[in-house]
Amino acid sequence: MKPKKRTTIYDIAEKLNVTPSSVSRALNNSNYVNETTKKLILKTAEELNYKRNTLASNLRKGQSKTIGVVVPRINQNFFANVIAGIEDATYKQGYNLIICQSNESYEKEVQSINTLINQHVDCIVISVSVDSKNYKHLQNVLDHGIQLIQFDRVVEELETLKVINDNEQASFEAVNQIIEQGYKRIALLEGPQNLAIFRQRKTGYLNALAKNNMPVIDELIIENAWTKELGAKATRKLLGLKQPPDAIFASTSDFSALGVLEVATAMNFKVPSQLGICGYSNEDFTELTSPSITTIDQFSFYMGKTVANLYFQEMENNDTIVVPKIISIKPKVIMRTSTQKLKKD
Amino acid sequence: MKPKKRTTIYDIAEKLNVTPSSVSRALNNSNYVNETTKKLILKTAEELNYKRNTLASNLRKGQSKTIGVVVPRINQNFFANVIAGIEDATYKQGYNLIICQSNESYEKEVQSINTLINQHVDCIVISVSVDSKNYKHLQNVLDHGIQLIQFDRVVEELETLKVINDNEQASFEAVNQIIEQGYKRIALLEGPQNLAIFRQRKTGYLNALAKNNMPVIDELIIENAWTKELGAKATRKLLGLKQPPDAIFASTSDFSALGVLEVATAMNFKVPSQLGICGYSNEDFTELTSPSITTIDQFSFYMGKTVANLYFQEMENNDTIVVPKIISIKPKVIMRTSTQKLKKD
DNA sequence: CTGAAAGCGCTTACAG
DNA sequence: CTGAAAGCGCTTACAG
Repeated sequence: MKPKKRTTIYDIAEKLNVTPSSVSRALNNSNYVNETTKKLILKTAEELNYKRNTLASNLRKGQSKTIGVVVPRINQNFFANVIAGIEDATYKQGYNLIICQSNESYEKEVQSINTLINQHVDCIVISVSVDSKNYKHLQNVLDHGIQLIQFDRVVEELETLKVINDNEQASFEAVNQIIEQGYKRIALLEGPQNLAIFRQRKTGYLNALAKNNMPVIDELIIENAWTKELGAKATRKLLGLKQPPDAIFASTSDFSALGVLEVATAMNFKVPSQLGICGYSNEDFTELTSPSITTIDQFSFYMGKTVANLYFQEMENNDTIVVPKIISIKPKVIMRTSTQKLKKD
Repeated sequence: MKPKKRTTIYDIAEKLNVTPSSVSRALNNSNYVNETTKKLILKTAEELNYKRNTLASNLRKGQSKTIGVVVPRINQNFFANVIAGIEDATYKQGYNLIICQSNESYEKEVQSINTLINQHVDCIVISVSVDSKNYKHLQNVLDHGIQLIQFDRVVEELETLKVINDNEQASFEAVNQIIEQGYKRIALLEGPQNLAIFRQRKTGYLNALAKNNMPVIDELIIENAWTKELGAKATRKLLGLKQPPDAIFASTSDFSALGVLEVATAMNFKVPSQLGICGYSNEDFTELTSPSITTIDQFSFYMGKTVANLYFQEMENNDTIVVPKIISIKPKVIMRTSTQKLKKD
C-alpha cells in the first residue's frame, strides 16, 4: 500500500488563488481572513478531504497537545478507570493520549518515558512500576521541560504534581472495621516497601492495631505478597501456622485478596466466619466472588479527571514556576461479605 | 512551567564543528560518517541530553511509526489483551501506540479516527463500536493511504486486512456441548445484528439446533441482550415464561452471561442443574463467579500479535497493491461449572 | 566521508 | 484583511 499524497494547504491555496497563509488562517478560524473567503476555503478543504498534518502543526507551534500516560497495566480496572477519567477530561480539549504499559518492568518504563519525550508530549502522567530502581528517567522528563504528574504510586521525593489517595487513613479504617467485626488475629499482606503507597498502608494497619490495643505479631506480617500467586502462597503459610490468623488484610491489591480467598476455600476455611478477607482497589471482580470481597475504593475515574484538570490548571499560569501540588483523595472502605462476621453467614 | 529549549542537532553540530548533516547521520547510525566522529557525536549527544524530535523526523520522513488503535473499551479483558498483544509485537520494532476508546459511540469513533488521521499514524487498528452507523470514516482512512486493519468486530463489506474469530463455528460447538449435557430448551441472547459477529454467532446456534433436530423456538431468542443489564432483563423475561428455557447462551458477551447468572440466582434457579449458562469471550471474572461460567476463549493476546504481524508483513511488500487478507482464529469453548449438568452438582 | 541546500506541512511576526 | 518570508528540527539527494 502506497502512502498517497495528501491534500495540503498549498493545494487549497492553489485551487483558490490565495496564499497558504490565508488558508492556514481560515482553517484556524482566525479573524484575519475575509468571511466569504474563509467559508470558501473551509468548503474547499472539505471537498478535497483535507486533514491537517498535526505533526507539522505541532512542530511549528512547539507543542503537541498530547499527553503520555505510563501505567503498569491497562487491564486492571483501577488503571483502566484512571485512564478513562483522564481521557474524559482531555478529550474535549482536543488532547490526545499515548498510553504505555510498563508491565511492572523498570526497563520498559524507561523506554516508554524516552519514547514519550521523543514524541514531544506536553505532559507525562505516570504511576511507577514496582520494579522501578531509580528515578533518573523521571528527572529527565522534568529536565526536558515536560510537565510530570504522578498518581497513586508516586515517588515522594520527586517534587512534581501528584494525585494520590490517603492510603494510610483508608488502611486504618479498613482494619478498624475488621476489628469491629470481632476478628482478633489480623494478618497483613504487604507490598514491596520501596513504594510509598505500600508503606503507608502498612502504617495504617499498625496504627489500627495500636489504637485497639492489639499486639503486632511478626509472623502475621508477610512481605511482598502483592500478586494473586504471592497472596496465595502467603495464605498457605499463614493458615498453616499453629495459631493461624482469623483475618487477612491484603493491603496490596484485590488480586492478592483473590489468591487468599482461593487458598482459604481450598483449605476449607470458611469465609467470613473463620477467616475475614479484605483487599484493596475495588476491582470489578471483588463483587462477583463468593463470598464477595471487602475492599477499598480509590475513586479511580475521578482520580483520572483530577489529574487532567490539574494539568490544565497548571497550564493557565504557565509564566510562573511550578508549585508542587499534591491532591489527596480519600478512599472508601466497601464492606462486603468477606468480612461480615457479625452478620450470620 | 516554561517549556525549555531543547538540545537539537544544531547544538551538537556547533559544539563539535561539524554540520547538522553529519550529526543526523551519526545519530541514525549511518555508515557515511567517520567512525571516530560518529562516536564523538554520540557521546556529545548523550552529554547534552539530546532527544530526537520525533515530530520533525516523522514529518520529514513522511511516516510516524505510530499505530492507532480504536476499541470500544479498554477495560474489558478481551480488548485489553488484544492491545497488549499488539503492543508486544510492535514495541520491539520501535512503534508507538495511540489508544482511543470509542465507548461504543459512533461520534466518538469518528472523532478518534479523525484524530488518528491528523496524527499521521501509519496504521489504524479498529474494532468497531456497536453504535456505528456507517463506514465513511473507515473509508476515509483508506483514502488517506493509511493502512486499516479490522479485528473481531469487523465491517465485512469493507475490503481491508482483517483478523477475526470463527464465531459461527465456536458458537456451534458451544451449543452442541450444551446439548450434550442434556439441556433441551436453549435460549439465545443475541447481539445487535448490524454487527457481523453477532449474526455469525446466531447462525452457529441455529445450526447446532438443526443438527440435533431441535426446533427453533422464537420466544427463546432475545434480541439485543448484550450488556449485563440487558442480559438480566432478558433473563427475567425468559424465566418467567410458561415453559422457561433450561439453558441460556449469552452469545454476546460474558457481561451478559453475568446478568443471566445474577438474575437466575436471585430467582432461585439452580445453576447448572436447572439452568445452564454460557457466555462469550473468557473474561477473567467468568472463572470467579459461582458457579464459574462456561465461555469461549478468543485468544485475544494472540489476536493482537497477529494484527501487528499482519501489518509488518504487509509493509514489506509496500510497492504492490494491498491484497485483502483475512486471518481467522479458531476460538475454544471453555467448559466450566455453569453448564455441567451431567456432573453431579 | 562531508557539506550545502532543499523540503516535509504548517504557523506567525512583519509589512503593507 | 492579505501576502512574502522565515522557521519549527529533522533527513536526504546531490555534489564534491
